[in-house]
Amino acid sequence: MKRNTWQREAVREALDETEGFISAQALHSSLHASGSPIGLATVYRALGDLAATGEADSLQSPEGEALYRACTTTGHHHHLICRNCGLTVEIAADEVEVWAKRVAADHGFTGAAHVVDVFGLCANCTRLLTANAG
Amino acid sequence: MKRNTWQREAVREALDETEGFISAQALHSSLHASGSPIGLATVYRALGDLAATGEADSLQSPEGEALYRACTTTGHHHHLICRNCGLTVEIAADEVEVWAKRVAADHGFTGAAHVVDVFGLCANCTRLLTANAG
DNA sequence: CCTGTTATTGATAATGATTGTCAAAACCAT
DNA sequence: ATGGTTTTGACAATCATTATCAATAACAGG
Repeated sequence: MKRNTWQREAVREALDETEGFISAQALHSSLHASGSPIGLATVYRALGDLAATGEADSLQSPEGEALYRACTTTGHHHHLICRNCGLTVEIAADEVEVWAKRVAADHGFTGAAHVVDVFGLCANCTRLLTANAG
Repeated sequence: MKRNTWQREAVREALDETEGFISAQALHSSLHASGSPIGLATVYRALGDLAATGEADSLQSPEGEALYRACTTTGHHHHLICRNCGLTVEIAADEVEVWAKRVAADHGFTGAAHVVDVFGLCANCTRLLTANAG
């Protein structure tokens, strides 16, 4: 049976309070900084469970790290992620859904799933960086 | 100055002969199986260079491994990948390009890049699997 | 072809994220 | 409170990748 522990709660809360995506390591550090004595392995397990039950989103950073994010939207959606500050916007992408299905069908593929994530610089970071680069 | 070595050539050839995406480790194994004494570190370096010069595509597998694929198309494109047999089709996706740019712009993002890959079952595998599942 | 310079190689150590291990502790039903 | 079972957490193990660095080989010039 699945038991309820404060560690599990702590991870869920910490994830809820996080704006964008965060790695397991970073979340663990954050929890420690807040005074929680939670173990690293436990954070990994909790995040894995959360992702498995659909309560959290997970994706791979370009460096190969697994990143997690609290996910209230139960439906399918995609992400717009600032590559500088990590700000993440959830986006619905009906257009892309349709396109993906059509492309798959055109090539005889079935059961199409897709990975669609857009990386860029958010308005804020764009301003900051162009100010220096200009 | 950039020098020409048989190792570099071997990696390029092995990648060319590979149908879908392959990991650095797997490519190294494959080369060894073919009798090449090439070192693992060299395979990593060669693949990194190939990806850097645009001669190879790279993406992250769900397990966090980096996968590479020979890429003749110099332009930007995406992939339709069979999750059963690994067959990969390169697809142009003007529609998605436009969509990604628009979504990014709508949220004030600039310098939008995107990861768009479609996974599914190719016609062949669909037939094989539905025959058993039906 | 021979020689020197220097990029490249490759064995191995190092790194860094993640998972496995397993005894001790915590949780929940009784 | 007690017992049975899950969960925890410190640490070892694993796995992909990168750094190290002496030895090697590629290329230019003679």
